[in-house]
Amino acid sequence: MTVTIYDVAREAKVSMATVSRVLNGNPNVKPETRKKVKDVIERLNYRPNAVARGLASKKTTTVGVIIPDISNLYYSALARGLDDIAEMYNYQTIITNTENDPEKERDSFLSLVSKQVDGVVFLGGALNEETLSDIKDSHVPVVICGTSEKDKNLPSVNIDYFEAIKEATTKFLDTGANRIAFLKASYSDQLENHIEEGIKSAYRDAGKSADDSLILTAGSDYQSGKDVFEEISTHKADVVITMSDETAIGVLHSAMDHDLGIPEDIQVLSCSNTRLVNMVRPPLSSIALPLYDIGAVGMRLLTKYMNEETVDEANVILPYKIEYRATTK
Amino acid sequence: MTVTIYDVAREAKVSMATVSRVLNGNPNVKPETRKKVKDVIERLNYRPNAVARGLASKKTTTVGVIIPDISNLYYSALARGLDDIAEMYNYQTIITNTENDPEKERDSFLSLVSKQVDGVVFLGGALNEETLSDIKDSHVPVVICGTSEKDKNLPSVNIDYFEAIKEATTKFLDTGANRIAFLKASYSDQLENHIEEGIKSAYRDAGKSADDSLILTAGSDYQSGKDVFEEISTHKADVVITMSDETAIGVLHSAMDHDLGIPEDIQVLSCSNTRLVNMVRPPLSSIALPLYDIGAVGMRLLTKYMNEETVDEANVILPYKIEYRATTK
DNA sequence: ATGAAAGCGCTAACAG
DNA sequence: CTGTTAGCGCTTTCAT
Repeated sequence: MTVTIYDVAREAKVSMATVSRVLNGNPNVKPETRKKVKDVIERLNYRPNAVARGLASKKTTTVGVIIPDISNLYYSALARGLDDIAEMYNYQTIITNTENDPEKERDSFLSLVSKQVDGVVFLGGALNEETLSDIKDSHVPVVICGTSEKDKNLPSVNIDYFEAIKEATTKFLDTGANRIAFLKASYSDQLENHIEEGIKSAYRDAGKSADDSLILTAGSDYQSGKDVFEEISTHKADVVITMSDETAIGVLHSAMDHDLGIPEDIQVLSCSNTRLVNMVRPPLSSIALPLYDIGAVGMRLLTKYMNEETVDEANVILPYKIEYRATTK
Repeated sequence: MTVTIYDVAREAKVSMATVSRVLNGNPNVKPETRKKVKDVIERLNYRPNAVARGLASKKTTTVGVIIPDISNLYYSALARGLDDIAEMYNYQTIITNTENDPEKERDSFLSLVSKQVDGVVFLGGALNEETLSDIKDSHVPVVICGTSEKDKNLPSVNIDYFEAIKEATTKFLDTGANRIAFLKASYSDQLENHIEEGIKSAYRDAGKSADDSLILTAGSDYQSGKDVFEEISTHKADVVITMSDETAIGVLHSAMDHDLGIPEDIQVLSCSNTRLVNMVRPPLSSIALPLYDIGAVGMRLLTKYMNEETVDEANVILPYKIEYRATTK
């Protein structure tokens, strides 16, 4: 029925080993033999069975990518960076979506491991203890991008959220803002704590103190941004910092609906900088993460672990930029 | 090193066959034996090797999903529908991104087949002849969602684009519009031809004739929409129909920048209805495809093929709705 | 209800 | 440079 390496060997009058060699680019094959085999492969339209190959070689040239929400532009931007580098190193990626569910995240990981992927990268997500422990005893190389876990035991790629937020906050404070709200989205406690600390540190340096009641929680979609506006308004915030662009846009629209001037009455800044920022009016100010690069560097890092190369820095910090567009003064 | 089914068998003092049986829920195992085996599995933290399993059983309980552009909300909405149903039927999905490249599309398909997936679904995309022929001789069940190929040889899930566009066009014509531009995005010739025909048919029914010069081409991103505006303007279009929401938003913003009134001077309608439509001001009118459902029905259809159930209709047409929001009169 | 044994399609020593 | 031969870890008859 399906043509196997054995069929090719028979037709080409060589052994399976030889066919295997030409398949894998092993140089120890006489050019004419190689040609003969290649011809047969073409003629029979033979395609190696990756499953059998994986079982025999214990390598699948496949890496798993675990994404919290595939329909979030933040993650898909990261994924593109990953994909490009993976392709460059001849790895295929298989993406699985966890819908922000830590249980699914764990299941996905286990499922990838049972599929014998050569490595796994987590994008965002909030790895729980079980997952962390599964990772440890799976012995599969793992890299996490755009988030981090507290012990920094896992290789990761990030920007310095603390500094980024501190810089932005300082600027807000300097230009007269005084009530800076931060909308947590429960991405990763670790990461959001860094951000909180950044804000507080900026207040401290300015000789002021941050108002904890301005730390609010909201989902990461547009509607959540709209919904949380009332609360923002109650707290008389003059600046709103959000994790996701969508949330920021929701806030923005609600503010405009309430006849607030942007950025005079209220300023908005997000921490994502996805394509969305330029697709809304007014264009959204944002901390520009190098999303593509985070993904790309993450995958590169993973290839090093998969090839057992030595890595000098497991926790990579990439530079950020703050793009002040029309939603900030 | 890694624990195998053999280790479990030894520890539980049964044969591997029995372990395999409990793994696969085979009823022919004495309850106490089953318990004994399960305990050992737990104790050793044994996880079956999916690759070995796939090789032996010739089934991988995995379906491949081929997406033209993972960062396009249109496709990710489809993907969620797919994913949910796949999970329901205990299939895992592995998503691969082709970046709108027909070559990559083909490679992805071949790669999935070599990985022995049980089925493949294509989202959008423009399957070329080679890919079509690969599909045919792969003997792997395939379903295509949100696009179609001319011979309708492949199972598919769609809406009736012809009717949808015709209905919209008729309404535009009835309410005084006269120069309806359509921006092709070279998704699928087949599909875009349906749309063209729908427009022409509406014109015909209204006793008018469509102006072919109003059929333009643009990319499917925001910037493409902005870029094509000049051309639209030259052709004095009073309605612009786009495939993607992003393109529509680009057109919208350009129009507003040129002080055109929306919808008085120019109306805009897209054919996607992703989350974006409500995230812009004014909210974008759109032909509302049941994106989630298209994905869900597509996966359900695929499960039927994979289980060799009989299907009564291979080319499913789902209902659409036209959401007239603020960018149309 | 359980075990023995033969593969699944390929890679990887090892020999020659 | 090429062939032989063991497996890889699991499923699946076929016996018992």
